[in-house]
Amino acid sequence: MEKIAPVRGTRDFYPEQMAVRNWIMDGWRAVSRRNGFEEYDAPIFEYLQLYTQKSGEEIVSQLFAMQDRGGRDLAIRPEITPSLARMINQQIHSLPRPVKWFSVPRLCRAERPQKGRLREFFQWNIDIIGDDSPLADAESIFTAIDYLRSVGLTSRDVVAKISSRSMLAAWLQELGATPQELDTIYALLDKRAKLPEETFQALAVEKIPEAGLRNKILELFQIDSFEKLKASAPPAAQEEVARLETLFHLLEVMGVRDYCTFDIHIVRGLAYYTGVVFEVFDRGAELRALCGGGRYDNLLKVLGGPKVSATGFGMGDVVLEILLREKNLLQTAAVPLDFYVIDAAAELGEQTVQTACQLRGRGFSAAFSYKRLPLGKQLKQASSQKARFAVILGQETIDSRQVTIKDMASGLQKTIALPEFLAGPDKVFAAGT
RNA sequence: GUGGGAGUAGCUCAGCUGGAUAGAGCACCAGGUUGUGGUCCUGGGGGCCGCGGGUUCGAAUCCCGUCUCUCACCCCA
Repeated sequence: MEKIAPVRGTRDFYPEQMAVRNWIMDGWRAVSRRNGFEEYDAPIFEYLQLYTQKSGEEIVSQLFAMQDRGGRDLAIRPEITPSLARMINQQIHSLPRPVKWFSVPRLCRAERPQKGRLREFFQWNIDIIGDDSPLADAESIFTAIDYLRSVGLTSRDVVAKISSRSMLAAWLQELGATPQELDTIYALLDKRAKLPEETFQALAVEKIPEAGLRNKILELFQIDSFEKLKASAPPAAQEEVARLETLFHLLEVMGVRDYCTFDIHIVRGLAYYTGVVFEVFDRGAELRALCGGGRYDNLLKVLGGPKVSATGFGMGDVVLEILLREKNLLQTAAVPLDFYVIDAAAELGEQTVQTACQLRGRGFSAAFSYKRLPLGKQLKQASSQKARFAVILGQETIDSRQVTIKDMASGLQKTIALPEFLAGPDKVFAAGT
């Protein structure tokens, strides 16, 4: 028979990788909860229309679509925000606002895999729905940074680049751009940091043929600090600039201002974002964005609900893991074995199994050998299974119901009565005993 | 979808310009060691050399195709 390979762009999670994944996700969940978010989930597939209605028909080539036996067009979820919007819309009138929810969905996208991008991955999402104040945006950004900080990434390692689409829109229209031109200009802006200056200029000429408007826009693109932005903003954009200023002030109050910077280049692709947008990068700018998000005040309406404002972000596991590995900050959620129970005499085999199971019944993890082996071999197994203690049943068990407990790290051992051990398995090596 | 690089043991790789039963380290299994593990020593299992075709007396090695991985472009919700 032929060996079947894993599907392109997918990963197998052997226990070692699974421990890493669990550690990352445990961190996401813990930080979500301490910031006041509740967990939700949605189906792993949805009607294809949920995505086309939000993103247009082009999206179909970038996701895994299928038909069920009834001919319904379905798709494996490439993101969870549309599902969230669907769920919120269904209960919009009974949910207390703001809704603060998070999820850690498994997502699939039919893209060509490359560094930091796979076809199947996990993405931490948090969203705040039903509040349009800068406080909600600030708390969203804070939550992302709160996690990154919790795993040891400092403001020298990562940076949250923040801008505002509504601010840009107001400013660009003041300069003479039409609302229809905005998306083109956003795409151009998005390219600026990625292209050589010459190529960029050529692209600018192509996208904005009219020289007067183009020059004014290119001048706007030159703004590289919030101070300059504030100083040169036209009256029509002042209100949005003030919102950004409030946001930066709140991030200062929250204690994460050093992680944040204004960057006019952040526009977030062809997304549904309407206001504040942000992306978190490694300071070395070697990797793709770690995290991206912003305000999307129209999505619920686009998906058949009322106009309700929302803000949030997504953080994928792939780039995050690469960066944490590079910075030597990766840990694992591996669970150590508490006890490895050993029989030093053949006739104690059943009692060994019984003792292990009694330990399990008291909430400890315990293992034993399936094969009758010499004591040395069993200790070797205890060692390779990373047991903290070995519990040896031997002649002393037969003679006087005593067992020997060996601390595998120090090699120290004590012999005590079996009932006493079972009464407090974790107390044998506690201080003072 | 477009282009570059790479495919030899579970992993990391060696195998020079074609030459005999394809190797090393790590990992795994067993023994040395029937009441004391990690170290050490010895042995063992494991390979259609990605796949298909071609050149040749002879191909892991050269040529063509194909698949997969990877990096970049497009895109990036």
